[in-house]
This record gives sequence, structure tokens and C-alpha cells, in this order.
Amino acid sequence: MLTQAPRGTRDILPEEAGKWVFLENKFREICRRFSYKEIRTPVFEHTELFQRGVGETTDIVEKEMYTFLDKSGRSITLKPEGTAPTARAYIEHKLYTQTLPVKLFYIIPGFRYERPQAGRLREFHQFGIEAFGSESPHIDVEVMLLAVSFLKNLGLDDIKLHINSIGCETCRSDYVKALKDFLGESRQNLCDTCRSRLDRNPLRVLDCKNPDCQRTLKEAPAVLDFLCEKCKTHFETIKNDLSLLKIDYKVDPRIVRGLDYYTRTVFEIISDDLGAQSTVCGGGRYDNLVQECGGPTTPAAGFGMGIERLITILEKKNLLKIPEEKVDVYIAPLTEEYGNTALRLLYRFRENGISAETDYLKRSLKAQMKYADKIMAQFVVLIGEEEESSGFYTVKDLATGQQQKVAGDKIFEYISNNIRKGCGEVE
RNA sequence: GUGGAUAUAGUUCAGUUGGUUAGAACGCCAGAUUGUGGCUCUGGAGGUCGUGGGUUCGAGUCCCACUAUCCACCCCA
Repeated sequence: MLTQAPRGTRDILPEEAGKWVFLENKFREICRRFSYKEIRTPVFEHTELFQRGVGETTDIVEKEMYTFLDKSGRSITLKPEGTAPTARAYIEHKLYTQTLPVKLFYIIPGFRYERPQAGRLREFHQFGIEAFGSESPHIDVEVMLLAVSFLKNLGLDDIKLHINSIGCETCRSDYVKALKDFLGESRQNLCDTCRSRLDRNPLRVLDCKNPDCQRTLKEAPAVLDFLCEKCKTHFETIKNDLSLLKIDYKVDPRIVRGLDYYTRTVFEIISDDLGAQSTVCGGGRYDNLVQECGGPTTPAAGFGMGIERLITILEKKNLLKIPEEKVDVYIAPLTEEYGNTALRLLYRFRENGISAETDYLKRSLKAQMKYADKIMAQFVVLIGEEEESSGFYTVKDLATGQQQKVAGDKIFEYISNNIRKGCGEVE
């Protein structure tokens, strides 16, 4: 227990960490191109934020939150998602007084108390963006496009964009009523969970995977047929934009999303390389959230993308090969006698921006050479009796095996002129 | 919260119908004529067999509980 990370959490060891930094840089870069600015919000928030923002009847709020009382009795919750906190910050700092739209991105950990499984952890991480202040369908498209371009840039060409519209409050309530009426008649054909969903949140019956439920749903009324004129036009524009931009997509009436704040557009990006949790990115429009949380009426749209899931996919496709960190020069004192000379040299290299390493384990020369090889040093500088008396260092290039003498004061110039670029650098 | 599978060295695994000092590969460390790496060879360290009970003359091997991991349901990133 003591020596084990809590269930559903993971350590990111040095080898992994390089991949994370690589992806974070890529994400920041695409956000820059779309002119989204980074925002960092706290790891925990007041519990009410999620109750109100995400929705009391959602699974997240009902059973998955890490909630506790702090020492003064306030109810605190580790954030289970990124949109509500971002909306809160947007309202708190009155970002709506700035020029609209306000476009933000974030890289956050999220926490949900669930049984871990493939692609699902209790602490997970996501990239996310939110665009506040525009109800233009072109913003919905921009949000999707940022995600799609990001994934395509990483080399993923077979991801699928699924879109749907669940309408605004007015057309949705008409639809929910119709759906309820329809499903009420065939209640006995539904699975147990769907029967309870029918009363609490009928839309969710739509994405039940139970074959009996799916069969029943075949005849069910479709959301898209209930959209009001405005919602219909909004959705049509999105589809036109996507075609115009030559982005493949599929209208999938089954996606409804499990968070209450969505209105109109919802979308998912699906990959076959994940297990049962096939969604790598999910998002949509949420025109009421900001107001619901006490801000001014503010239409908005955004997405969340699971970093662990993304890494899983990239790894399956062999698209995440990060070169190992290399060392420019290893300094090998033949014996402890030359330790001081080695130490001085070591720090002069480091001060000059050259990565340098030396022996800390009293290794023999042979063992030092092995070590230099293992840490992928490009050069080894040998310091022994010959060197001390002659004033020349012996420099060996480990890749070629060639060795030569370099005058003491020329060593820095020599090494920096001969470092092979592209080693250990991401991109 | 429910169901299924699994749990042996740092890692991936073997371990015969329960029977004496629990093995391999890779990794790690050290050597192979005295100032030199990668390949090869030799040797070495490292395991209270997830934890706790039980059955038995005897358990890594059988039974139970707990914990964790993996997979699925629910739901989501």
C-alpha cells in the first residue's frame, strides 16, 4: 500500500514524460495557430460548481466526484472535467468585458471515482478548449477543426468525427416528450437501466449499447426531426462548413453526451484503437452554462480530449517515437587523482550549454566507457597522466571510435563545433 | 456499484498429479594480462512465490478472505 500509487492513478516516469512534453508542445502550437490562449484553473473547486454546471442527475455528480470537506467545512471537489471551472473563471474575472470571442485552452488533470479499465483512470488528463461569446456555427466548426487538425498533424488519419445536434431547450423538450411517449409504450423491451433513464434523462437511452434497446430505438423519433428552424439552420451550416473544408464526418443521432450543459451541437472523435472507451475527444456547444453559473448570457463551445487515450492510440500506431535524451560529453578521469580536473571541466561544459556527465561511482575506466555508451554520450574526454603532463585532452567520438588530442583551452570550441544536432531534441 | 480473468526476480515469463537448495531470458554489477565502450564469453547480486488465514506429514501449486492489476458493464476523456 505504502509503495503503491492509489488505484486508478499512474506515475509518469522519465521515459513517458518525454511523450507528454512532446504532445503538450504540439497542442500549444495548434492552439497558437487558432489563437486560443492558455488558462490554468485550480485543481479543486467548490462542489456546487459541478452540481450546478455539470448537472445534478449526471453520473459524474451522482457517483463519481472526489468530494471532501476542508478544515473549515467547505465542500470541495477535485475537478472531474474542465469546462465548468473555465466558465467559472470566465465569469469571476469578467472576461466577457474583453473583446469577444474569448478563446481559451487548457491542459489539466481530472478526477473521477470509477472502476479503472482500458482508457479510464481515476486521475486522467485532458487537453481542452473553450470559445466564449459567439453563437456562430462557424465557432462550432473551429472547435472541431482544432481537434481534428491536431490529431491529423500527429499522423492519425483514420479517426472519425461524429456529429449530432440535440437542439436548444425548446426543441429538445418537444423531442424528449415525443421520445418518452414512444419509449413508454415499449417500456418492457428496454433494459433495466434504460427504464430508469426513461424517467430521469431519456436522451441517454439513445446511446445504450444493449441490442434490445437498439432494436426498440430503430422506430423511435429522431432528434434531428424535432429541431426548430434556428437549430436546424445552425446544424446545416456546420455540415456545409465541414464539406467546404473537406472534413469527413458522420451524422450520428446516437451521440447525446452525458453532461447536462450541452445544447445544439455535440460531437465525438472516435478511434478503433481504443478498447470499449473509443472516444478520444468529445465536445459541443453549451449556450446556457455561463448564465446558469451566474454570468451573463453567453453562448459557448468547446471540447475535452483524453491525453492518456491519445497516447494509447499513437503508441498502437507507432507514431510516438521520442528520441532518447543524449549527453554531449562524458568526462572520464582515469583515477580519483584526476577528479578535480574533471570536476572543473564538467561545470565549464555545463556553463557553456553543453550537456556533460562524469563518474560518481568510482568506476574503472572500462566501466566508465560502458557507462558513457549507455547514456549515449557523443564524446568522451579522458583525463589521465598523459593529459595532465601534456596539456592536451584525449577526446573520443563514440560513434566513429576516432580519438584525438585537443589542446586544453580549445576543448570547448572543439566540442561545441562538433556536436551533432538533432540529438535528444523533440522535433 | 456489478461481472470475468490474473497476481512467481527490476522486466517478460516457466514451474510437471501438492514433495526436499524456486528456474530461464532480458536488464543490472564485475571480470576476460595491466589507460578505452558497443559484439562475444565467464561469473555475481537480486525472490518471506500480492497479503492474511485454512486444508495437509508437506503448498508457488488446493480452498477462503482481503488488496491490486487487466478486461467488460454502467458512464465518460
